[in-house]
Amino acid sequence: MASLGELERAVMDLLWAGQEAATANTLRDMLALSTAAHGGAAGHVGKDLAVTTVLTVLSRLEKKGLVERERGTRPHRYQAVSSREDHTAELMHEVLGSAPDREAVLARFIGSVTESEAETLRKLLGHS
Amino acid sequence: MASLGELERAVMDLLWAGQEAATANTLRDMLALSTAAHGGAAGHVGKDLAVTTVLTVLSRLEKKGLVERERGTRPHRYQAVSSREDHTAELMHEVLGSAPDREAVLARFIGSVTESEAETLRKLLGHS
DNA sequence: GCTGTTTTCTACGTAGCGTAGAACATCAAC
DNA sequence: GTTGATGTTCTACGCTACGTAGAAAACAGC
Repeated sequence: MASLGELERAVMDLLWAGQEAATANTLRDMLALSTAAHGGAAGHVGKDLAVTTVLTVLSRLEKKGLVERERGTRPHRYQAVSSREDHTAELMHEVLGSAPDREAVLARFIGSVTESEAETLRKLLGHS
Repeated sequence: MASLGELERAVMDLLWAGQEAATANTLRDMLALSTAAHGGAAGHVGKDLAVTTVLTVLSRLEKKGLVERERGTRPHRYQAVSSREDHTAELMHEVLGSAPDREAVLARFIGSVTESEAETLRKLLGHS
């Protein structure tokens, strides 16, 4: 119950990046700017969207429980409900839970984790 | 690049459950039978589908790389490309990789893992 | 070559998402 | 208190994924 479209994802990325709540207009501008800044593939060039488009997406994200809006202020301000890390971890749990044998899945999962990540995990689990 | 519909999921579950490759007809029958056997919610009652429906789904699953078919035998036989555990673990990695700070995600992830799972992980990570 | 079985082609209904105009609400200034 | 600017909701259209399956084509045995 939580797969995002491309634009939804882009908006969430912005909300997750900035700690402050943002307005639809701000987001619209940010989306327009988020162009070929990360010198990778020549893919999506700065989207120049209508504000209503951003608002629609924000509404949908709100319905999905990913975004919260302050209705008091006139230009409503939007922010992510949970951090990207929390959200991602939650998703991982969801995926993990989709299989009957969770431990077997974990075994495979650990099998293909980088060494530095394994190290992190050891620390977190406190090698009893 | 891997989200399954309800029926696609049901078919994969059958393929993952049985180790042998199955034909579309067999799967069709299995789907018809997979009714309120697991005494849970009174949800989906044994789907009685047309074989073509199953074949369509199998084709789509094949295109997604989840299913392999033996084209030699006349009733083609289908099987899962990878085990459910492998697939699920792969999905988890995909989700994990979708965040910039993987280690932070892992931290949250570990935070809400059951004790028995934590134990499993410790064993798997054990000796450096 | 005909018949029954299996596979492919084509297609329709529904739903999610990108997209945005039209209509409505709100507020500040006059 | 009417007007205009600004912001929000409603409605809608095109596209793609998926559930669903009939029609048509390929095949295999008689």
